[in-house]
Amino acid sequence: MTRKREKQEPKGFTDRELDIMSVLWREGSGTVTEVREALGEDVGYTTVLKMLQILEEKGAVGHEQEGRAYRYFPLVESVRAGGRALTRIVNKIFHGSAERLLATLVEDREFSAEEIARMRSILDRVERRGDDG
Amino acid sequence: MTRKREKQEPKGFTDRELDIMSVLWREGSGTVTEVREALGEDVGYTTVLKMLQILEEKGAVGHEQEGRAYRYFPLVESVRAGGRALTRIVNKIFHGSAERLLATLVEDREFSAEEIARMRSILDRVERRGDDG
DNA sequence: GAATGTCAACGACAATCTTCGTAAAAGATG
DNA sequence: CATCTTTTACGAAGATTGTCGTTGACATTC
Repeated sequence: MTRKREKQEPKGFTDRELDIMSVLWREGSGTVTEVREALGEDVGYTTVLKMLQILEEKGAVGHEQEGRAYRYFPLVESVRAGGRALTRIVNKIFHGSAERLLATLVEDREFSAEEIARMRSILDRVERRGDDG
Repeated sequence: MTRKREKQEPKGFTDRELDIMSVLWREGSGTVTEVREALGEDVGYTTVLKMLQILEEKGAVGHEQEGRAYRYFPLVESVRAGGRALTRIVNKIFHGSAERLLATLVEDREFSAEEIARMRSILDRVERRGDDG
């Protein structure tokens, strides 16, 4: 039957695509040259251009003219992309358990007291949210 | 230059690969037929076999003879795979901030008071761990 | 021992990703 | 205008993924 693909909600990004999206999210936007520089120039100019064209085709970025060059900018928010990626990981790797994900996340990482405090307040907020109404 | 690829530490799993690894992590092991059934049978037998062979080639799974069939089992632990995936997401999407990841994780999800309590105690443990030495 | 059923191996195929080379447009400079 | 430089467009090539069809091995059953 081979399931048609049509529009369909966005799948995850591949490694290289994510590299490029990461730059755009961080910087807000970028020309091909700027993105390439941000990547450390270890990829060719046309490669970066091609990836941006593919991402645009997929609806992940847009562009506007700026002088002779194009300025690319993200069309999908990082938080939404992150949410989808996390859902996938929670379901497929941590059997739906956010706790286990959190445990793995904090394993092997160092946190300041302030960071931990802020994470606690995130949990506080969630708890209050779920309280009644 | 084209960086040689040789051995290199494991990259992430693709969607279909992750489907299959997910089954093996959950069940502990499986024959081709078992994995296929767990996937809902919407993929052909040879497809599942092929994916397992590819995963084996990558070192993600192993197999042993069981009667006439092979029994496949994971060689990479789910927690390690999860850790790598999380690192990638933290760095590329959340700009290195585990807090922001946590905020996104708990957004749009419902948690019981017990779950939140357990997540708090995970943070407690991390805090005590980092206290002095 | 011939037919049937289960299973792995092999190879084909299309789709996608990633990499560029080359060409072409278009402004800048002599 | 001829030539450089910057930039996009086109398309090809290699690698990987995901899908199977076919074949052949091997065991079970008549």
